[in-house]
Amino acid sequence: MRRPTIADIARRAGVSQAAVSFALNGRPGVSAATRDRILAAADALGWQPNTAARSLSAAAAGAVGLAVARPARTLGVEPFFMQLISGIQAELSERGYALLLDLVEDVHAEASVHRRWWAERRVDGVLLVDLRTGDPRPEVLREIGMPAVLAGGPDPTGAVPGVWVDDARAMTAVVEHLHGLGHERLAHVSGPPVMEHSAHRAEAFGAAAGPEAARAATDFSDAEGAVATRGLLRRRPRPTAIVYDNDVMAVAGLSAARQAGLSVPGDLSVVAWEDSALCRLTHPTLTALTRDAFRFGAAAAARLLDLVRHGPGGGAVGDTEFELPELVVRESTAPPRPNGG
Amino acid sequence: MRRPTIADIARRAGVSQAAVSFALNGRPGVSAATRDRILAAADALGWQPNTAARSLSAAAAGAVGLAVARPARTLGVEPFFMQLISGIQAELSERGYALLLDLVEDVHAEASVHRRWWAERRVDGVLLVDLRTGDPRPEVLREIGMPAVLAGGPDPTGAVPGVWVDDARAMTAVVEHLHGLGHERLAHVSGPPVMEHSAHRAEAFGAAAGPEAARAATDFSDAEGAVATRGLLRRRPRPTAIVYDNDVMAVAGLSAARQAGLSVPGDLSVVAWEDSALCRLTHPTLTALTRDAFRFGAAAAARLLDLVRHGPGGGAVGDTEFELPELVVRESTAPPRPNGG
DNA sequence: ACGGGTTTATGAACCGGTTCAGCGACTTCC
DNA sequence: GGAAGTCGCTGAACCGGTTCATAAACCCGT
Repeated sequence: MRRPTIADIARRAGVSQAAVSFALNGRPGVSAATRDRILAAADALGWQPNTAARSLSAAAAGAVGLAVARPARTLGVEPFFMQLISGIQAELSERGYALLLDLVEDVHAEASVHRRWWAERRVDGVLLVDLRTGDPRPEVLREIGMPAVLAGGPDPTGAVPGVWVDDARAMTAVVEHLHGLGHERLAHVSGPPVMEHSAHRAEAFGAAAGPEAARAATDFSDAEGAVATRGLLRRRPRPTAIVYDNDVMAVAGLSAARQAGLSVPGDLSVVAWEDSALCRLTHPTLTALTRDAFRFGAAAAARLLDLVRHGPGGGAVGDTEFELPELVVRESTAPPRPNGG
Repeated sequence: MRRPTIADIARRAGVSQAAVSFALNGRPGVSAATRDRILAAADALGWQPNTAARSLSAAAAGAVGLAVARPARTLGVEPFFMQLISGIQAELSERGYALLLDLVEDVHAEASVHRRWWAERRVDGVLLVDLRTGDPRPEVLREIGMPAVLAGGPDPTGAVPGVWVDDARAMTAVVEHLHGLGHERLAHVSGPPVMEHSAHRAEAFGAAAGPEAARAATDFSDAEGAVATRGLLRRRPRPTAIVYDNDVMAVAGLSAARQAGLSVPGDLSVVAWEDSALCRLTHPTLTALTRDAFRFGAAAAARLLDLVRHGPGGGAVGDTEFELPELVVRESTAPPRPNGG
């Protein structure tokens, strides 16, 4: 059976199509009585707006996009993303927007997806994650003029407003926790320095733990996390605590330490940057920095919709700070052994 | 600057809009020379079709939907989903389709998302995962007539074609592996019996391992996986091998066994149904049943696009079987100790 | 009773593509 | 040489909404 259109509603309610449109969109121009009659007719017919038609005249897609440039392998293991997407989703569907998802190879592919989406009018804006140094995306977005919000900003070029977390302050809190336990030789296993947020954390770690503190950079994978851990544990004097930039590497580091004959937290304390079920599955359970990825996603989505609906002028301007992550202390952090090196 | 439309191309090439449309879509009705001229003009202007306009006249959205009814918590930890989505994506974007994602509470919410998407003409079809017993979705889809494919079928009601994996045969292979090692007392920790695929596996386990083999049902979470493990290990005689329905529970079971003073694989062999980085992060590494979730997703997407483009009549009919999962033997399975009674 | 303002409703244009009937011009065939 | 068919292209309708100029109906005060 053919899907009902506003013409069907108009016929049924005995009014013009224009009146139906006004009534359905809550605009002035129809009396209360007529409005009710129209709404009743629409309801009786089970009418739903045709997105294509609406998009065509409104010049708005009613959807936002998220293109992610990370290997699916990594994405899958980190619960963070799904939580983030879930939060984005919640905010969008509440306001009647849909989410377009694309998983691509790299940021250049992501930029061309953005271009295509915008040219095809598939989306009204996009969310960005994982800003890199020299990232082509902000420039492309400014060039084509598409609304965008960076989840995990701020964007140093200032082209894209961000919803961001103060990683530096969080890192300071982590280091203070370890200092408070009596640790003096800390180490940091970071992600790729090309990732802005990873670089920020590494920098903050250096500032808080001292320039002599050991660091190692990885690609966020469990494999490189293990390699980095083995490297750090060979140092003399040996670090007594390691901070990992994600949960996957922390778990891998745990295994590496055990294989090196070290006990956690007896010989080595471990902190994971992102919390997840993973951190509670291990033995010992991992002390972790937890943030509400769901609400983070929701906040970023809300900011984007603001931008989409009110333009760069209206609503909030510039970057929005999100609440500080909280350190959940579990079994993997303890005071260092007195004889510990 | 205004985005170019076919009218702009027509003007530039000195032809009618209709000719432009024919040329751009590779239809007959224009000479080769004219076609070239039009394509050159389109290229020069950087034209891209407006999705809304195209959808409106073609009565097709150029997108497919995936609504997932699982708590985000669970979703995040299982790499399977991201791999699946990634595979779906790859297939779709190759054919110019977009993916709409929605994360919802339960299958009823999912069914209403399907209704809305279809009514709004947002998608041309949907993919289904996690079929439940008495699932409302196939019936709703048949009612509204929307193309759909079940990833993980087959659908027992026959309303929705499926791309499926022969879980029963895979389970038999797992049991044979354990029997081959000398295990005689096997146990199975399954997901919720209300999940069709989980029920199938449990059934196949019973058939292969014998009716006296121990089973426990869970909600797929690490918590219930640990509880089920403790319960099974209290039995006398104790099982010497446990098969877990996902990787998360297998890891949790590993911890539970260790806490109960048992060594793996010395006292207990462990097999995980789904493979992931998780299985390689633990100590010992986990023997796991691995399937190519990426290609599985791609296969399901391809099947759906077939349905969308050629209708239920054309192309493949009914269910499509996907290749059998492969058992990757790692450290967690070994012959039982002779005294292990 | 009448001018001016407001409320309510309509017809028609418009968004950007697709599609189809129709019309010259050109080829083919007898 | 003329009928029939094919090719290349155009004009206009159409998809299903939104929007705006305009008009009819109504209200008010004088």
